[in-house]
Amino acid sequence: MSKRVTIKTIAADLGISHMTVSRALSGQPNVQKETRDAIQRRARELGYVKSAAATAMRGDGTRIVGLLLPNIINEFYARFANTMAAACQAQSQHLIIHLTDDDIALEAQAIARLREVQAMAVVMVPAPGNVTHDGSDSGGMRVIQLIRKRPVPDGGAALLVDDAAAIRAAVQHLAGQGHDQIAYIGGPRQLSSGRQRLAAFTSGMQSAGLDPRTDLIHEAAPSHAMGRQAAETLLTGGLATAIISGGFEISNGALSMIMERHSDTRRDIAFVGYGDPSFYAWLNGGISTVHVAVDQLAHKAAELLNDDGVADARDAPSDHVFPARLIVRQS
Amino acid sequence: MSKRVTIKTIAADLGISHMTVSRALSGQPNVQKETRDAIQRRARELGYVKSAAATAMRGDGTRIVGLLLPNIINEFYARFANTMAAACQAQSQHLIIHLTDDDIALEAQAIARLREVQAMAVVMVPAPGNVTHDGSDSGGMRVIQLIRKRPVPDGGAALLVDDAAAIRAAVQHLAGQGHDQIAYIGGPRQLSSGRQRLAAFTSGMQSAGLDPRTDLIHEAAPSHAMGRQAAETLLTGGLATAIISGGFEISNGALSMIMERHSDTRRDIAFVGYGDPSFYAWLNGGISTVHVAVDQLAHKAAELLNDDGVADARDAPSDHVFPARLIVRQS
DNA sequence: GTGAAAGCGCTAACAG
DNA sequence: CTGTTAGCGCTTTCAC
Repeated sequence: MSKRVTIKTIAADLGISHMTVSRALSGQPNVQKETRDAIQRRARELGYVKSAAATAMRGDGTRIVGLLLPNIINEFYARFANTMAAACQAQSQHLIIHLTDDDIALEAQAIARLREVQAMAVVMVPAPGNVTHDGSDSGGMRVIQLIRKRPVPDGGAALLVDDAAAIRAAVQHLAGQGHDQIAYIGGPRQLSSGRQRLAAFTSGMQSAGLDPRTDLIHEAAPSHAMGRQAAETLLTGGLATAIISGGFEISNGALSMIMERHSDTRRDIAFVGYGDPSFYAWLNGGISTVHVAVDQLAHKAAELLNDDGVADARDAPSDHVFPARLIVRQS
Repeated sequence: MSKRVTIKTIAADLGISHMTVSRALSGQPNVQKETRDAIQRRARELGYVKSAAATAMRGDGTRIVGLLLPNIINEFYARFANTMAAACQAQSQHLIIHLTDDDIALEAQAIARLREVQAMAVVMVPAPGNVTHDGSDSGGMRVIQLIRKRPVPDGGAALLVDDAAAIRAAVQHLAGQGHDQIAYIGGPRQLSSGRQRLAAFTSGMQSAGLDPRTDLIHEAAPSHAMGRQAAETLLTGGLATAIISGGFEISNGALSMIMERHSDTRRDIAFVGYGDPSFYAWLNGGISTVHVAVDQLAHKAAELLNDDGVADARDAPSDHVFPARLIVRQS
C-alpha cells in the first residue's frame, strides 16, 4: 500500500530537511550525532532503501553487469555464470543474464536493453556472424569478450583460451593408441576460436604423421544439435575410429549421440571432449577431454569489472589468455 | 566521450521541444508525420536509448525480475534459470540472478539489493532457516516461491512439486527388487519440502511392509556436500542396499560419492536420484530418478510475472502444484 | 550543522 | 499539433 519510503518521508517524519537525511545516510561527517542516530534508526524502522534509479539518473552510474551467454545449461557456461554471480555479489553488483543462443539478433537486442539500464559492463561470448555496427554500439559500457573474439571499434578486453597445445596433445594421445582415422568436429573458421582449434588439430595430425582427411572434419556453427548431427554422420559412416571435439556445446552434443547409440568410448569409438563437465569422469570409465579453467576465467572477468578500466581497457585493449590442458582418461 | 543522448539532445538538434520528441518516440498519435519521421531517424542515427532510470524514477516501474537460487550449477537450477531467462527476454524483462547458497543472510542481502533497483518481482527458492522479518520485506515486489514454501506475511504465489507419489513409487520399485535396507537422504523437516518427502518415504516403506530404520535416514540442510557425506556414511556402514535421495543437490552429491568409489548402482548399491540431469540416463546403464518438470515450473513462473498479480497473487495467494514422476532405469 | 535550489531524463497535465 | 511546467529521489552547490 503505502508509498515508497524516501529521504523526504523520513525528513518529514522527523521534521527536518531531506538534505540532512541524505547526509546522515550517506555517511557524511557534518551531521549532529543525535540527529544522525535518529535518522538511521527511523530509516531502518521504515524500511528505507536508496533508490538505484535516482542514483543512476544523477549520473553516478549503476552497479549492473550484463552477462551474455549462448545458454546457461551447458555446464561450462553455468559454472562461469555461477562464479561470476558470486563474485559480483561480493562486489555488490547485480548480474543480469541474457541468453543469446549464439544468435546475433538476440545478442544485439540484449545489448540494447543493457544500455537502457546503463549497465556498467558487459561480459559476452560473441555470437558467430557479422554484426551490423549500427546501434549495437556499446555506448559507454565496458565490453569483455569471452572465449571468442570479434574485432570491435572500441575494443575492450578479451578473455581467451589457448587450447592449441591441448588439442595437439589430444591427437598425439589418440595416435599413440593406434588411431589413424581421427575425426574433428568444431566451429567455423569464421570464429576466432573455430579457426585456431582447427589449425591445432591439423597441425597435430601432421606432427603425428597423419593426414587430416577433409571428410572427417565437420565444421559449422557450434551447437548441441550440430555436435549430435556430426557425430551421427561419423558413427554411421563408420570411417572414423576416434573423434575430437572442439567446442563446449559440440562436445556434449556429440557425446549424447554416442551414449544413445550405446557406443563404448573405449572400444567402438574413441572420444576426446571439450570442456570438462563433472560427469565426463564417470562415463565409460572416464572421458578424456580438453579442460578449460572456467573459474579462472570467471574470476578474471569479475576482476576486470573493478579495474576502473580506463587505465587498462581503454589504453591497451588487453587480451588475457588462459591455457587449456588435456585430461587423459579411458577414452 | 560524448554525453548520453537524451530526448533533449535530439530536440535541440532538431530545434524543437523535447516533449515532441518524447511523444514521437513513445508512439503517441498527436505528432506531425514529418516531424515524427525526422525524430525517429535522428534518434536512430544518434543511437538514442531511453533511460530506464528515468522511467523507473517517474514511478512507471521497471522490467526487472530477480531470481534467487542456491546456485546455478546444479542442472535443475540451471535449466530453470535458462528457461526463465528465455521467457523473460521474450517479455522484454531483465533477469537478475543472485545466488543464495541456501543461506538466509545472503538471501536477505539479495532481496535488499533487488529492492533498490525496484525489481517488479522475485522468484526464489527460499533458504532454510528462520527469516527475521525486519527490513527483508518484499516492499512492493511480487514474490514467487519455488520448490519450498515459507510462510510469509504478504504471501505471494508458490510453485511446488508434489513428489509424494513418485517417492513412494521409488520405494515400491526398490522393494520389488528385493531391497529391504533402503536408506533415505533428504532435507530437514523444517523445510516444507524436506518434511513432505520424508513423510512420503516413510509412508512408502510402511506400505511395502518395511521398517524405516532411523539409522538409515539422513536428514540435514540440503547440499552437495551433505549428500556426499551421507552417502559415504551409508556406503562405509554397509548396512544399506539402496539409497533414495530427496533433493537436487543431495542427489548429485550422493551420486558423486558412489561414482568415485566405483560402486555399481546395479550391483553394489541401488540408487534413486532426485531431479533428472541429462547424464543420469548414461551412468551405469541409467540411474532411476524422481523427475521434476523444470520447464513447466519455469514457464509458470514467467507466466505469473505477467498476470498483473493483483487479481491472483494478492487476493488468493495461490499455490501451483506440479506432479513429479518416477523414471525407472537400471538402478 | 543545517537548509534551499537546481538538475539528472522522462512524461502527465495543462496551456497555446 | 506543439510547447511549458512540474516533479519523481537524490546529491552538489551555495547560502545561512
